Amino acid sequence: MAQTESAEKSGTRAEMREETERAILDAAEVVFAEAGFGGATMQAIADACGLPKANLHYYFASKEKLYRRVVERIFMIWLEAADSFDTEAEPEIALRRYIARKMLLSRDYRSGSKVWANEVMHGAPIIQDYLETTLQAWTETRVAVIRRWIAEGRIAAIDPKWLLYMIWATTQHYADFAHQVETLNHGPLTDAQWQDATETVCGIVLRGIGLDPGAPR
Amino acid sequence: MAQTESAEKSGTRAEMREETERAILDAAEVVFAEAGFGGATMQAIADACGLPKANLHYYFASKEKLYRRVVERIFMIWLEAADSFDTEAEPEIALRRYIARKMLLSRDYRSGSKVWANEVMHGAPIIQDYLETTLQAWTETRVAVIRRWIAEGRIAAIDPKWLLYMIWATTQHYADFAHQVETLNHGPLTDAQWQDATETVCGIVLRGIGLDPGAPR
DNA sequence: AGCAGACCTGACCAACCAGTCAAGGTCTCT
DNA sequence: AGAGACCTTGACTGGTTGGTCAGGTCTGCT
Repeated sequence: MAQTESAEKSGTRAEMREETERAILDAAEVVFAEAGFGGATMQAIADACGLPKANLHYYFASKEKLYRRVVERIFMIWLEAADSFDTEAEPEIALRRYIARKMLLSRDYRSGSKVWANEVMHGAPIIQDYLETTLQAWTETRVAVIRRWIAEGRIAAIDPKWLLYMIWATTQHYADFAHQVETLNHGPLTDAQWQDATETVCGIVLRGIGLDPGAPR
Repeated sequence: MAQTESAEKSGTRAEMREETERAILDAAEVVFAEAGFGGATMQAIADACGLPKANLHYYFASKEKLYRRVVERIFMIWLEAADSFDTEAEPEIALRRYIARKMLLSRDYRSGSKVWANEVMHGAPIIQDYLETTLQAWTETRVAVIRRWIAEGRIAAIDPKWLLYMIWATTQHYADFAHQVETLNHGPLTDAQWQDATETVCGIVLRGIGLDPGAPR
């Protein structure tokens, strides 16, 4: 009978498998984000991607393994974006680009950000090793760069950690606390508001550490 | 014999009741913060305050009612702190005091902050009305004050909402993401670090909106 | 002392959940 | 065409959870 009723056209066996796994991961990400690990049920995830529950267990051995994959995927996306913090560029450019990139992530990967926040908030039982290795390493290189800027007298003398936390916190707020933001805003942020918020965050951060934000955009 | 083996000396009936309720709420706050609503179990809360599970249901009819009380208590504490944003004071003073107060909250009420973050992140199913009434009203008065400062040319022209979000996000980060902060810091923040972080946040925010942060402290 | 009502709790239950399984369907390769 | 691997799924299960309840204990009052 033609093909599976999935909206995707059937490809090779491996392609089909990958597609199904991605569909499950997408659904799981949303459900985990909305309900947390404990509150999420395999049935809810199954419903969200229109598959029988037993089928989920064919692709992912357990709820925890599925969750781990979801978190790992988020972390990879975050890492990729983190590379936009160019250690070679001028401070204004590097910080501006990084903040803008993180704001985009908050807009486009809201669920993912929430899952990550949830995980860390609950003590990172699954991804503690990532915090201690990859994230630690990434942070250290950036801290070193910021220290260099300070030594060169280009920015104010502050502990780079507090600056990084401020950027992480502020940008992720727009994803993790989206519900609160949208309630106070009487609706989702418009494109113009996203742009304005991004520009304002860049402006406060740059001016805040003694840089000239320069012309917006 | 003497009295109940609780560490508290027995008082009147009403006092005893209040004390027990508070003990349950304290334990529940920690458990809800660590596991989320779905992941928390009444048994875990009971264990955390050394009471039989059935006893919890004597004081709080259901898990949801207990959770609601926990969240309401947090919100009250937050509201109280929010009053330190003195609408009459100079911008430097008002903002400095508010940021410092919120940093203290993050240090002293970590679990509470996490519960609140969890609740909002999951779409605020329990406290949506607070967001729409009390929080909305509080925010509007502060936005008005900040707008006045802008009109008077005292601070840079920015949308006050983004500034408030930045302050909320940054200060709460030290509670909600405490695990990540402490992992990167190889241990809890020292008193000196808390002070330095607070000062840095104040400095960046104030300078960021065109104010002179003045002398630390 | 004695009693009424507040307080406490072990044992229990119905609902729900992650995970299993066996039986049947489908695809690919020869 | 046929074999065998791969995929799908309804029905089931063992364990856990929120919540109940009957019967007990304690407290304050007369």
